[in-house]
Amino acid sequence: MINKLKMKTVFFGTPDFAVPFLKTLHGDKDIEILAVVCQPDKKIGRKQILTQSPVKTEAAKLNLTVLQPQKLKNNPDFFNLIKALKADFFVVVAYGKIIPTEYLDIPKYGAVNVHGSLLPRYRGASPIQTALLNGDKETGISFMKISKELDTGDVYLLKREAINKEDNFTTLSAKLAKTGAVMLPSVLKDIQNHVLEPIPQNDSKATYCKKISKKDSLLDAQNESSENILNKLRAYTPWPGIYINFNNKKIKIINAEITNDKVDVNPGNLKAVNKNLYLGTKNGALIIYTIQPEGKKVLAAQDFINGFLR
RNA sequence: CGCGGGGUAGAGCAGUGGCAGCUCGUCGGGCUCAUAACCCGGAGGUCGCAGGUUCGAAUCCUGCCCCCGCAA
Repeated sequence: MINKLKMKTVFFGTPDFAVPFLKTLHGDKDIEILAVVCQPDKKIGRKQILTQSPVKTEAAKLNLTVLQPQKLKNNPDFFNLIKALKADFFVVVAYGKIIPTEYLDIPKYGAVNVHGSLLPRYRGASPIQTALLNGDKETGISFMKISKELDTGDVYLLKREAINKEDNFTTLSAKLAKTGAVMLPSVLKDIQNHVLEPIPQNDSKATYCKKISKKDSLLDAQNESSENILNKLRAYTPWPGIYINFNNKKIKIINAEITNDKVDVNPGNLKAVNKNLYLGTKNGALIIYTIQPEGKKVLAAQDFINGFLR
């Protein structure tokens, strides 16, 4: 029979990546969003201003109920609140915390997670960055049923996405989010109608990725290859960025490319040649286009040469 | 009151009590087959704002505004 009732969902998500998914869910006539759950507002930035997450901002714009529990586990009030909504689906996109097991049985058709890799590849916290870091030519989006252990759930659907040379974290995650978001409503419907069946992952082929930390952003330029540094630049832009030490100051590299120019520059050093700025690496050099010294604004390479390399 | 760096010519920087400088750009001229190269010359700054100290302040003191790095 045709179900005239709307599919009732609760959306869990926090950062920019989750926003397109929220939008397409909201835009679908057959889907009703009962509530949006995201991380509590955090103090952010130099002045420690309390800032709300992108998902919260979007949800407010769409006039949706926003819930921001400090924790899910051992929080009976919140558990009962969510349970009382009688949702058909939970949709979890980069929520930021693990959904405790007891929540997973609440929705009629289960909790669906969107993961930014082709599972079982890159289970864990930084799938998109890790694909870039490894210089992969392809990655994708996985729709899976959430299970007890992180990113091990049965997979409903994989969608491949090419990685271009120019892609960095910002562009790639936007592409993946867009692709996934467009598919999301039909994926939910297909799950509900048993068109899509969950398929267990091949655990023996699983790979894992770590949470990225600030420490990852300091380059050891003299011992790293140009390719490796460039992949880091792509993966760690805009956060946490990559930097080198120069005159006891951190210098962030904002934009660079591998060069075949024959340049005489020592590994780990910056040097200006013919109005170009080069960073020596283990196996060659990168040409640097934009750079930011600690405490300064972002500078074009030429400006940096004028002021700092004299 | 989280920690820290900074605001000087169009751009990037130096200058910590005594005539405001460097590199790039820009303008004019020269060299060149030619040039982002090279040579010669010029223009362009109330040194973030306000007050104070001083014979004299970009520089020292006080208040304010703005930008940025870290941490979260």
